[in-house]
Amino acid sequence: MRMTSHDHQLHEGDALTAAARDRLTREGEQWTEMRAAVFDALASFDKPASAYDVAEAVSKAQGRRVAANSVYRILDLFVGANLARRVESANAYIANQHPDCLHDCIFLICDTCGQTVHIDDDSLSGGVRAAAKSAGFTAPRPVIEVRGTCGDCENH
Amino acid sequence: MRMTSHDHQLHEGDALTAAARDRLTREGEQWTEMRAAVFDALASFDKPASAYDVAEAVSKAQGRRVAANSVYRILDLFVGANLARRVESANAYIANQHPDCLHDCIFLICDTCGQTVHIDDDSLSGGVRAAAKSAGFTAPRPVIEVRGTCGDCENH
DNA sequence: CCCGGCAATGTTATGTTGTATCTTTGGCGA
DNA sequence: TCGCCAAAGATACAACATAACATTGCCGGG
Repeated sequence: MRMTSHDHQLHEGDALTAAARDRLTREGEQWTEMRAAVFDALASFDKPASAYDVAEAVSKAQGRRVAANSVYRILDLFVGANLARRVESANAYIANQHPDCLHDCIFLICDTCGQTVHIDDDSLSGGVRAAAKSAGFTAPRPVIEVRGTCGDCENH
Repeated sequence: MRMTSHDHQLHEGDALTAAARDRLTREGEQWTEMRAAVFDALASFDKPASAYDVAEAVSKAQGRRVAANSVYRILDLFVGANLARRVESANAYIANQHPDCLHDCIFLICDTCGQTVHIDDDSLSGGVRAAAKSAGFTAPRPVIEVRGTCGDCENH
């Protein structure tokens, strides 16, 4: 089921990488080999990956040791540019499938298998933003995640 | 402004400690000196405290070194018994002002000063739960937090 | 051409958060 | 008294994150 209320360009594989590159360059940032490698590594995971997971994947792909802090720098950049999201309750990161589209998003994370699905529901996130605003908070950045058990794990 | 839709018994000081003790014992758990010390330490903070912060506060209060893992055990117990909440986006814990009352709660955390306000809005959290349920997730535990700037920090 | 500046990345070290494992203590009932 | 068990202590380590400084390579002004 699609939870979004409008049409997205959902990318995958090369198209996703291309969309990410375009987005980042439009931000005035460089699309370097290292950044491409980090993005590919991140996108290759089917669930949120820690910075260290990504560092290991990049190291393997490059045949050399890549330090965690380089990966952190790039992941932070990606999060800032909407190429990736941080899953706060998992201390992990996940590639954004539609980097061109700005959303507060909601993650559903299975405590059993780690699978994470991403939904956009602007009315929910808007409500959270509104609650924050009415409490005097500015520049709100909602963090909406749900821990639970996914359908697959529930059915053994 | 009160965001709750019903009346709470909001506790503080000794009354809060007493409410916490009652709640925990009704769960069939013991209210030990150590647990009381951890709860008092946690409640004495005016913003979310890391387990290590709490360990340090307890150590000072007891005049002896208390190890972090003991504090973690007790904080986990508290979270399970609704005496405390974990603030996922801050890797920290905060005492629950009304341990008798079960809510999905929403935290607003100031990125500048760390002040955290806690609101209950069952319609928002209900919407998040409903979204999770319709995606096939069971036993949902919403994590709803907002990072931003509080009114005080906004006005310099 | 070369050299000064700058962004990106590398290197190393360290700080912070969270668990695992095993031991010790103390209460309590058989 | 003995054996059990929950609680807490001690120690070690794993996992996550950042700090500080060095190196590389590109690019524009002289």
